[in-house]
Amino acid sequence: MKQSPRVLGRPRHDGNAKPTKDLVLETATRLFIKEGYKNISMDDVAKACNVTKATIYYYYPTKGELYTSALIAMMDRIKLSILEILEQPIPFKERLEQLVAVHLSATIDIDMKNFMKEATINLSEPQLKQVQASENDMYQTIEQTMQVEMDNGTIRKGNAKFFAHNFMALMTVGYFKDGDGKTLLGSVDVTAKEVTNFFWLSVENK
Amino acid sequence: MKQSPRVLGRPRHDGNAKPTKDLVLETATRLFIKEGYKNISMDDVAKACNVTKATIYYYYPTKGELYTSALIAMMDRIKLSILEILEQPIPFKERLEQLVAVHLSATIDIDMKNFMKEATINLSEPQLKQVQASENDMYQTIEQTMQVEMDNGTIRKGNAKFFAHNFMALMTVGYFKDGDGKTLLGSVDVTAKEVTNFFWLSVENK
Amino acid sequence: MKQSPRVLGRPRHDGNAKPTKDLVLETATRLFIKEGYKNISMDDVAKACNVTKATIYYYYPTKGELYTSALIAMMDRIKLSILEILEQPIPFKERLEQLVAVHLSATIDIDMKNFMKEATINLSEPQLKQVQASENDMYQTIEQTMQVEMDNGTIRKGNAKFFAHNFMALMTVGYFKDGDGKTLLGSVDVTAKEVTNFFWLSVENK
Amino acid sequence: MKQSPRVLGRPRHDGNAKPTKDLVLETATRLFIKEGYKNISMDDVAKACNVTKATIYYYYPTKGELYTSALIAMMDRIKLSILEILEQPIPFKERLEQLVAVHLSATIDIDMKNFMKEATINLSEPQLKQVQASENDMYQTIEQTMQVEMDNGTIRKGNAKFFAHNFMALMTVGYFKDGDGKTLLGSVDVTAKEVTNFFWLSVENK
DNA sequence: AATGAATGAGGGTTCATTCAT
DNA sequence: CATGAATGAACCCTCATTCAT
Repeated sequence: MKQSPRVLGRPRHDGNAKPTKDLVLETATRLFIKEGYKNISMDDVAKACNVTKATIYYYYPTKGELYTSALIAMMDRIKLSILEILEQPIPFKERLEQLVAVHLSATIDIDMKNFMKEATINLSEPQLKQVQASENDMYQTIEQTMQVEMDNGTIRKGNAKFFAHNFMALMTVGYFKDGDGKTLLGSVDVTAKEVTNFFWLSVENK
Repeated sequence: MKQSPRVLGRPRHDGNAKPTKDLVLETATRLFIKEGYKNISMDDVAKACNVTKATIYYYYPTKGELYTSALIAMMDRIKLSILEILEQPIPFKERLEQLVAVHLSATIDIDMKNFMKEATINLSEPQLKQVQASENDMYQTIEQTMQVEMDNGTIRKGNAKFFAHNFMALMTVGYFKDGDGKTLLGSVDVTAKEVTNFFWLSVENK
Repeated sequence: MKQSPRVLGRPRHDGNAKPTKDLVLETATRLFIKEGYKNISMDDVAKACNVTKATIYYYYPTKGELYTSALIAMMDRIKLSILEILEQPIPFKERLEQLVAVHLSATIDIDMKNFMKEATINLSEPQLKQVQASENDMYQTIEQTMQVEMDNGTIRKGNAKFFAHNFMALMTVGYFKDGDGKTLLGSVDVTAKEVTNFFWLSVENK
Repeated sequence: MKQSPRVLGRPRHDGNAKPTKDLVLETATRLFIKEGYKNISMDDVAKACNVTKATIYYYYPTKGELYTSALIAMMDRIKLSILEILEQPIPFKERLEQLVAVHLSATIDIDMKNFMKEATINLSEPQLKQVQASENDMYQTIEQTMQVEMDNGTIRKGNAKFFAHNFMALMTVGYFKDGDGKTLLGSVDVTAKEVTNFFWLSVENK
């Protein structure tokens, strides 16, 4: 309850400390990703940030708003990391492989479907729209690259958005763990190779 | 609001009515699938069954137990429906196509990953183990058929479990709806064909 | 929940089995003594008797009635055991010592005050009256013997009821256990001797 | 029924009002002493304090914790009041008499045995340990004085802790009320004298 | 004589949110 | 900018009691 009583008033700004608003967003994002919307309370976020609940509300007017911001921030970061990888001047297949490897390494299991489901249930219409736009952006990043490679002739012609979703879906298989905590294919590198290969067999231009 | 006030005590038994325990399980399964564990309260289940919360507890000692039973029942039903389809004496690819079509038609979006995540967070160790066993059973049903078709030479040699998971993952793409509620590929039939085809290109024995 | 489904209808009466009504009363008494009124539910009693709750209600119309009967039965038994001991043709002090020893040996800590408090709070007026009458009966048994011994000149003249209560109060000290579960004076026999002696010093006719 | 609807948020601070946390503890102590753990709900405490249940939980994380705090606070107060009386420079017997008188005047029937029983049944291990420590402290206060008076030769040599418990036990007899609400010996003063005298006859150094 | 099924009224606890300071 | 104190609604679960069979 009553932990380390903080002093009243504005705390002196610790030069290299993150602004509170960012700290809250990052912490919330991490927690929401791990446990989902309903399993994380505003108190949980506050405790993890070592601030009070009221502080959270100072920056984010409702839990829904915080979740919305968290999802958008997350998707934005993912989009950027995808872009960075896809822009490299190496063969497409290798880039895809890297994409899988990087995401599987990030320990946290990014489950888009789940986030969107929780958003649909718990957010307001406008909030949901924002999140959907972000999700769309993210997928488009891959989609556009798919399109480019189709035009290149690297992969066969097809529905680029469908390809993008399929790729992401196959990637989630890499996250799977059975009752004993074992993944399907072992190491991240092997998994990345196998997943990419499976995808590649479907899309390559023979 | 106050709907059909029920009397205390044992109700006169309506011969052709479903046993309450089954009604509860079916209703709970439906609700949990749609909204998830935390978003559905025991009261929600009770109201949907038109009984009181106490009745639910008469049959299922805790919410976790109800969720466990619901998941297991669901996975069991899915497993049976999969089996039924896969046992037909028609070409493997056609059977897969049917599998996709049937599941996409079931309106409810079966999201295994999400169920397992909620189970991990909210269930007790023994409950979780039960659910995991059920999930495993379900995947094995597909896996075994994959294995048979590999041995047949219908599809290329590979990790059957990996193939099974990939197939299910690709199937979920069919569920995807964008902000306007549109699926990626239109009608269920077209989607089923495209999804199966995408999978097939990866696994066929060329 | 669903344990060993019993057959419907009246069970054949197992010759040497206790009538259910008695079984219920004895079980309830034991449970109420150990854990108190509020900590024991009708379900607890039913389970401990291996019958259903409805059976309990068949014999005892309310929980209060069951508690009332249980307390009265207990006090009656105690009264009889007291009588038996006090009627022996041995010196009074030795009889008192036996009284303490016998009750301390009964493992269960008979806490009259507590029973009466719970009765006051939870029982109806008429039920409470019954219990109080029983308690009074019990004390009177000791009181009367005290009176006889006063008239005999074995103990000093005084308020016999007060003496009786004091004796019972001192007896409860023998039950005391500290945080490590140790009694104040060690073995039951030593305790019985010391307690009686303490009482005796106050009442003996010098 | 609906009394003074309170507003949300932090209330304007009424300078001379008791801090809520203290109010809660005092109220809870009073209620628990009168009716016991299970007979008092968190709602009862809240209503008696004219705050909501959530406020109680703001200060005390569980009912068990509140009970623990209440018992400890009570025993502490009793210990202090005992100390104050026993430290006076008047004959020991008179101090004991005052002790009885003061406690019998306090209307509330302090029943240690009962509190400890409820604690044993309802509290967690660590909570129980705390309460037991407090109880021990309280008894030690009397015990130490007994020891001093033994060394003084005022009372006979014996087990000081046993004496202390006997004294407290005899004190409880003063609380006894029969079915008609009458005490055994009439006025508080007479009772105090008689009880002390009974004890004294056992312990005086002749 | 005994059961199985159901209820309504709480009881403990959590949580998003509010607001004076 | 941030806090501490408080609320009301909801949530999971328990329990005494009822009644058709």
